[in-house]
Parts: sequence; structure tokens; C-alpha cells
Amino acid sequence: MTIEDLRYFIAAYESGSFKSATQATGSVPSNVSWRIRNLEGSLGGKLFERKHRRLQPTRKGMRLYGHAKTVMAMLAEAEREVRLAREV
Amino acid sequence: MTIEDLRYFIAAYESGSFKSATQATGSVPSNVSWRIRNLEGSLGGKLFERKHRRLQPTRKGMRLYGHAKTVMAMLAEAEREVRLAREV
DNA sequence: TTTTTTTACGACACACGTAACAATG
DNA sequence: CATTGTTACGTGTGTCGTAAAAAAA
Repeated sequence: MTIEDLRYFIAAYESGSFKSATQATGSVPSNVSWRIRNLEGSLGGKLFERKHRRLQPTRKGMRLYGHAKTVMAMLAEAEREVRLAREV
Repeated sequence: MTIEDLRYFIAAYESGSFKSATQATGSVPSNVSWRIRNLEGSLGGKLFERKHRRLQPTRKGMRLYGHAKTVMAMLAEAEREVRLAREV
């Protein structure tokens, strides 16, 4: 699991499709597909059900989403604080 | 910034040297050095002062450490919860 | 001089985009 | 058949460990 994986996952989750997630991520469908599969592999289970027009998150997907958002927010905050902190 | 970067940073921070961080990370000195430099580059400033026997974290380093620990804990918790969640 | 950190480097794995294919509705 | 997701594939970048150099103590 990487931060990029989470970013792609969030984009897919929020946009409701892999196609639309390509805009949010600035990438292409094959990469979105690949990232999500990565994540599903490393977490041991599907995050989305792909049998509907609008992507259906599984329970695992829903659980992950909340944490993923928090992690991303915390990383942004960490980056901000570190940049702000003076040297030495 | 990647999760691996944070893992290396935490190891260096807690062990007090790059050398000892190799044990915690299961890697070699050159990689620890490289990871920390990555992080310092992407965050725009030094995280450690390297002029003392025991690695001296800078203010930026100290700020980062707290967040890094929290992020890692949250990732572990996320992973645990997702694994526990039943399919579908 | 001993210990720690950095740099140089070759090898391998990862992540990208294009394009062809499959599946869904 | 129109749209979305996946697979195949070639290419470039990232990350690894070894080994040599530099810096610190």
C-alpha cells in the first residue's frame, strides 16, 4: 500500500467510476485499474463491486475510505507544518 | 513523500543514527541515507542535524515525527479493519 | 584510526502511457 | 453499439545492495 494507491482509491470512490477517476488523478484508466488492483491484492479482498454502472464499494472499500481520507489530510497537514517550521 | 520514506525516517529518529536504522528497516546505510534525503528534498529542509554523535532532529524533523507516527498507526489500523471486514 | 554517512554504480522491479481486448448495460 | 474496465507491452524511472570515498569523532 502506497500513498499513491490511496489517492487513486479515493478518486475512484468519490467519482464513482474508474473512468472519471482518471481526471482526478491526472492519469489513464489502465493505471487506475492497476492501482486499485494493487490495493485489493495487498489488503486481501475486493474494494469495489464492478457489476453496476456506478462503482459499488464493498464493506472493505467503505472501511478503507474513511481512514484513507484521514491519512491524506494528516499528510497534507504534516507537510504544511514542516514547511512552516523554521530551520534548525 | 512515501510511506516507506516515513518508515525509514521513524527508524532513524528513534534509533538515533542511520547505521542503527538499518536494523529497524532491514536495509543498508546507503538506502537510509537516500530515503532521508528524499524526504528532506520533498519537504524543503533538513530533518536532522548531522554534526553530532547522536542524530539531532531539527524542528522540522520533530514536527514530522509526531505526524509520521500517527499516520503509520492509522495505516496499520486501516489495514487491520479492512482485513477484518467481511466481503461484499 | 575507527565509526558513520554519502556517493557511484550496475541490476532489477515498479509505474507509466498507448493500444488492443473484454465486458457491461 | 457505446461506454467502461482490463490486459499486454515497451519504456523510463525508482529502489535496491555492493563497494568505494568522504566526513566526523
